[in-house]
Amino acid sequence: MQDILFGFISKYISLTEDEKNAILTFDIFRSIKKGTILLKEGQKSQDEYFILKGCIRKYYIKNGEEKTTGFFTEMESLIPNCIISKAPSEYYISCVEDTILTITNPNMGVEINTKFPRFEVMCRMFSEELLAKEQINFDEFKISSPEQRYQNLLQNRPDLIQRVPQYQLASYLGMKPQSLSRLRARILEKSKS
Amino acid sequence: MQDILFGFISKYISLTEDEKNAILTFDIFRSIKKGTILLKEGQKSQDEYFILKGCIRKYYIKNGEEKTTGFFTEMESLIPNCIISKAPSEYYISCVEDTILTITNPNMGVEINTKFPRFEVMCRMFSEELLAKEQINFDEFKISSPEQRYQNLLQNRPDLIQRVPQYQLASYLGMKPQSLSRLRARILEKSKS
DNA sequence: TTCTTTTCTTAACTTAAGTGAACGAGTTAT
DNA sequence: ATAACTCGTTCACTTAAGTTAAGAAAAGAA
Repeated sequence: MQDILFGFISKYISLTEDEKNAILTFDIFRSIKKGTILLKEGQKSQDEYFILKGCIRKYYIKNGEEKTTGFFTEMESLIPNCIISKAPSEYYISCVEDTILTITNPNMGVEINTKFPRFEVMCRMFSEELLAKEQINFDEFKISSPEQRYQNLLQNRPDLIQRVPQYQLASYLGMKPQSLSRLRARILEKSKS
Repeated sequence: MQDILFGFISKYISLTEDEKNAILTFDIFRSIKKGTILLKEGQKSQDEYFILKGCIRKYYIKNGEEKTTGFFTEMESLIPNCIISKAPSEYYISCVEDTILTITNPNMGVEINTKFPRFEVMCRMFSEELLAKEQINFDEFKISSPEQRYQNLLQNRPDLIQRVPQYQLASYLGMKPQSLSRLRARILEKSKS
């Protein structure tokens, strides 16, 4: 489990044994049951998540409807907005599957960064990379039709379509479940002829 | 001009005179004419932009059509994706208005970060903040209808609607210019009755 | 100014997404 | 085993966005 985490970090900087031990000082690994809600609207949590195995989901509830805006799977991390904005969370986070993840908080980051300044560099790189990915995803979403978005998802994250309920995928793609269902039927029809 | 830049930086860390001078060592301020293209699809530029005055626009060209995905105005910065991905740019950047901005590159960052490690902290904070904003914007886009998106824009960036051509706004809102025009007429009609 | 080009609007028609309701398959609970 | 729920699909209908085309309005160039 630790190897997964350190393998991930090694993409950015190489850690010494000292540094690894400093991280392991904290008790960060958690095993969470499917369906568990990690964060609720209105809460002011400090928890940051990094997924080792499984899948978590970010969603809003607007006029009684769930609106899913993100899925996070193996080797992805989710830093809830409420940490940075210092305001109550506007969304929920829950586990789509049984999930193994790390739960960390900014204070631990500060502590480690003070001892090992190279960590700061890694955090910056990581954050920049996430930002770049997020921008590209957003751009692609904007310039695509709902059908193209579904096709893109098929290309880029085919696993999601298997492991996630379709009504959650629908709002992730910016449409209603019925529309997604119809759209899928339409695509199937096309591919036949 | 420098004051605008340093005022912006002071939101993150307070700079000493030494640090300010280190920044001014580089010749970073530029005045750009409306319509100038700063980055083209296929180029591998290292330039990062921070807008002091004016407005620049990020857009793709897909089957001959411009698809605008971002506007950047006073006190906003644009770090082209091609810097982080190290691949040729997939989009264009051009000036919507006569614009004053700083042009920097990662090498300058490295140089300054080496001399003044506190800079690294600022970069990380800045990057995290941008990421948080981008995520919220993306979420809001996903969970909104085209009409709601336009209303949101009216609320959050009313200036854009004034200073940017409507056909560029349209793709920024994920629709065709004709639809935006119609939608505006619809809203006007509603507000009358 | 006048001419040209760009941008915005309108309209008629097509296509796709939203809505509300019903049905069936699969799950969970009792 | 049966009832209750959840989830996905389908259908008929409504609403809004895409498309194509034409013309008005505004901006820019000569």
